[in-house]
Amino acid sequence: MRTRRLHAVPVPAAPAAEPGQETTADEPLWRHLLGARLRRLRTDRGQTLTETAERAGISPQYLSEIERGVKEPSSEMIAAVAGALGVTLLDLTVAVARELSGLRTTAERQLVRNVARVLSLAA
Amino acid sequence: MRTRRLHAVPVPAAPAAEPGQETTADEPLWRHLLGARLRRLRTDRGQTLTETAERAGISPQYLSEIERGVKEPSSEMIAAVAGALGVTLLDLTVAVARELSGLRTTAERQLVRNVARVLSLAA
DNA sequence: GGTGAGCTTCTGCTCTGAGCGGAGCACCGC
DNA sequence: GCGGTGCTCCGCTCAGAGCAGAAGCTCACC
Repeated sequence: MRTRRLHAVPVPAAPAAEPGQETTADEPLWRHLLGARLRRLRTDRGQTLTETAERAGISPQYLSEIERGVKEPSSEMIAAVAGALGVTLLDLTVAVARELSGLRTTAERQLVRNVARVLSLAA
Repeated sequence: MRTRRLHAVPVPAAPAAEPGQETTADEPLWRHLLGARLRRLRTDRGQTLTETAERAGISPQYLSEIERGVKEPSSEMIAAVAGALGVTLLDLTVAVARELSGLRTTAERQLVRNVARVLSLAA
């Protein structure tokens, strides 16, 4: 797990967002989404950590860490693992975007339900 | 610029790609595409490196490096800079996917033109 | 021409964390 | 019980993340 850095990342100040543009501060992190996608692809293909890691030229331990979002892979590593799984960076970014899009839609539905619930209690 | 690692990333062996699934070995790297997108967003908003970096809680020098794809930002850094620019990870991954999609389409068009040229020379 | 301001990039440094080898753990079949 | 397989834990080395100071670049003003 990533430990706290000496130079910790502070919460950014409220950005001068353009009108109509919303900021979301509670998205999952890139490495978690990416890792989950990579593991899904691998297991769907019935491959072991060892097989895929060998193809990518990395250790199975490290691939496990990447998939679990424990380690931050470099861009070259992402490309190597993608290559080993027979996918592209385009495939991965599309999949992550879809995942995030689904999460946002789910969150919005929950919000609407919660607001309706609060309004019915106030009535 | 990233120097060569002690544990260099070897070219992965040919993956057991599923039929119909293509492998592309010449895509740009994630950090280059991401960085370009972040710079585009920042300059479109008329913000300086210093302003955005302050909002994100990082140094202007480092933001410059991220934008130029010289350094590999962690997932938290990506989130911090996105927040400072008033965008989300979803926005970024969608933009990167679109960029890659456009590159692939352009490459395919070039390939078709080149094949046609070779055929006309052979005739 | 020179000067100053603002912005970005270069350089060199510290120390964090990427990447990995050995070991541990869980599960399965014999 | 055993051995085999697949994955995770643990501790380590050193590559590179992140940054401060300096340098480079552009523009406006005198």
